[in-house]
Amino acid sequence: MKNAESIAYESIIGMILSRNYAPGDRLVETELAESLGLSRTPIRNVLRQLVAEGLLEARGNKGCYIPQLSPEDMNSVFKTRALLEGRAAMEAAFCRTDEDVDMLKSLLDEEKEKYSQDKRKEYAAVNNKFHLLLAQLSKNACIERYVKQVYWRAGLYTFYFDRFYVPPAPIKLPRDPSNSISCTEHEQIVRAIAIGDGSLAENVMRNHIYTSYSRIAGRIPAGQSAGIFTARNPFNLMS
Amino acid sequence: MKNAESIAYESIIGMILSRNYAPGDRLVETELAESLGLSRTPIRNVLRQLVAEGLLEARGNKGCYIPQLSPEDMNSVFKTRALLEGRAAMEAAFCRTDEDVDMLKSLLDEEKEKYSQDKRKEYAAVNNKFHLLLAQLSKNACIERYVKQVYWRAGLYTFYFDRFYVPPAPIKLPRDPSNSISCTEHEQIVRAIAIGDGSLAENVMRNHIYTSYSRIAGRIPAGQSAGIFTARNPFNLMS
DNA sequence: TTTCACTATCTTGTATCCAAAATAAAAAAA
DNA sequence: TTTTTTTATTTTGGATACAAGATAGTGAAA
Repeated sequence: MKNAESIAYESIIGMILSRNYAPGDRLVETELAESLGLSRTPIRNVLRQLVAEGLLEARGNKGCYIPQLSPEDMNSVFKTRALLEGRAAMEAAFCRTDEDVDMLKSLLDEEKEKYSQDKRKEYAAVNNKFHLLLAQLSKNACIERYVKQVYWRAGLYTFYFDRFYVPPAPIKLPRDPSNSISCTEHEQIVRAIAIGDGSLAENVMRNHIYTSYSRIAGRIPAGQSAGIFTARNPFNLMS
Repeated sequence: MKNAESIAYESIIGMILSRNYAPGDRLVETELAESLGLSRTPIRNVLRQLVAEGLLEARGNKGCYIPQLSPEDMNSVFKTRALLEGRAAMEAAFCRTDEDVDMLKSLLDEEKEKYSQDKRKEYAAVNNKFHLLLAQLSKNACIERYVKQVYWRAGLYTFYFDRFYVPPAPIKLPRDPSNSISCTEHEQIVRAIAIGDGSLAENVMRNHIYTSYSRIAGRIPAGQSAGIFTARNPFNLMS
């Protein structure tokens, strides 16, 4: 953290993802500026950037808002995640190096460790690192960029609705990492990448994202949520 | 065009895509501000937005630059285009309405008209409209957003290297639209969407983008350009 | 009480000013 | 002449001031 803008960026993203705001809330420049001890200028820049990245919505001259979350939007977001992250996994499988695989494996270990110690915030942080590293290993700057964006966008759902990650009332998790769906799925992905099987990596990744989707989907309030992943519009169209 | 910022946005994008700058050029805030008769503030905002959208690159405190174009970057960009636009076409095929198909067909007519009249700029404009409309018809806001971004990003290559669109020395085109590769491919896409064949729509779209890619790829200067679309990393992996 | 209009306040949009960093230029040393 | 150091200029980052638009509130008229 050096300049005002990166401070603002980190802080605001942090505030959004740690549920300081509710979906539909307005982010007022002056308030943010004051609370962060900065002028409005860097705040404005960051807000615009976040809007361009899809994490916030702008309404004319009426400020920036946390997007209104809905089943339809969630469907779009996670379907796009599956598409992009699936492809990222495939590309990673095609062009991985031994060092790449090592990095993935060490993240896997770290993940299991945090899981078995029930350190949820750190576990979530490692989870983020895993998905973002995979995007990077695709060696496709374009895909990496969009994966990042859609991943954080999906994070709105994860962090608002997935009590598994940061539950308000601490629920004990089973200590054995083999019980963690996410862990084993991540393992499968790494295995597929390690043996260079791109199609497998893609499929496992898509299934993994679908798993997250299903876990969270039921928790979204208002609105009809059924029939999103129909045979006509499936998540795993290619499998 | 109302406020200073939208003026700046349109103007700057126009300047970029009409080759006022060369790849690697720096966009100086003060120059832009003066030439557009605005203050630096809206310029700054727009530049940051364009960076966030991937059309420009920012280098620390050293300003914004037109990206350096390279075969590797081009490969990433067009592969991502194929992925996203292909999926957009598929989704459009799944959820199209009669009005959607009508819109596409009328764009097709317009396109053929401009083509046979050799109005290249207008032809290119219709072409843009076609691709962007298709993204919209996917009814997936996420995909639409990324298609837009990667489409304009790819436009750097199209506009800088594709003499077919805006040739410096006017070369006569064959008047018969059936000779236009792009027109007939667009027709195929619309046909696939009309009959609701998502996989076909996706494949045709991917091939279409691959065609553009191949046409332009040879024109990029410096660097090794061979072996980009190998059997291991093909454009049409799913077909 | 309800509705409309007007006012006051708050928030964003734009311009300008100052500071810090980077680049270019000039001067000094090898 | 070449290289390094210092100085000057340019350019971006950040803060403040002002204008314009939006929101909220008050008061008057029906």
